[in-house]
Amino acid sequence: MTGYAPAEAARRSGFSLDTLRYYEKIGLLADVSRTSGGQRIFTDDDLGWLVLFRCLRDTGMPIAQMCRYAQLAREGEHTADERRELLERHATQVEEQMRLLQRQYDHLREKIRFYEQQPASG
Amino acid sequence: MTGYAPAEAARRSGFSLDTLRYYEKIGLLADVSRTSGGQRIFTDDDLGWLVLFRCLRDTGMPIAQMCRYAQLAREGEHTADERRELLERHATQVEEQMRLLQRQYDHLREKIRFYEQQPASG
DNA sequence: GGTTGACCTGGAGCGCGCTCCAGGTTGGAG
DNA sequence: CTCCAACCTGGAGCGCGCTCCAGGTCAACC
Repeated sequence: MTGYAPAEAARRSGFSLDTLRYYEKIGLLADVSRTSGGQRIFTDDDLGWLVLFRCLRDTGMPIAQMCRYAQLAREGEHTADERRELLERHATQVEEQMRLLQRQYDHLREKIRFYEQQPASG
Repeated sequence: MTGYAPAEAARRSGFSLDTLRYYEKIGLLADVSRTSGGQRIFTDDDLGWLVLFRCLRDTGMPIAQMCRYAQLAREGEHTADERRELLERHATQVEEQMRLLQRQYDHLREKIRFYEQQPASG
């Protein structure tokens, strides 16, 4: 159970210091331990959560939904099914997102190809 | 050169009426023609632009950059190279975006798989 | 010619996800 | 013991991309 200073946690998670504080403030990241003086110490467990949050944010999950997930996890093992379903639904949405992105990327590439052939039009 | 009423243009482009007006207000969509009474009539050409904007937005291009592209197009054919480069750079960013999305999707799927095997942990 | 629904304008407001600030405290290095 | 960079708090502010509103106009249909 190594402890990380805020700057180190920020570096490792890719979130800014302000964002880490914000996540704690809104209850997404709970019970971050402190020194006697009140400064935060992030554990490997906290880092694990941050990695998950990074994954979910990068795939477009709204913060409110991540809060719900984190809340369920805090409630204990009996919420495991609900958590799995939440992730499953999200994964399905991500698949749709990927298909759309691919489709629009293809359009974009076609547009560029068009430019390369005949240098005209908008 | 068929004309479309605002509601029809909205339906075909997938943008809301307010968004169409907003795009015109900020100069993204220029010179939308009007009836004598001042109501908008969208042409096929306008629709073509909207389809492009939809593509660029869906792939995450900021509005400011789309404005720049549209401005260049209005300036004439001598900006064709610059426009092509703008799209090319964007396409490269989209590729990176797709790679990240795929990677995080894989993580997500692995997390779900973990839930299905042993129903424990956050 | 009256009705009604679609449309107009300028400008305010919103939801999200941070980001920044002031003013103060902590704690490790020298 | 002193210094100073890193940290703390509560709360305001921001950038983006719309979205909504009030109060009025237009135009197609009966």
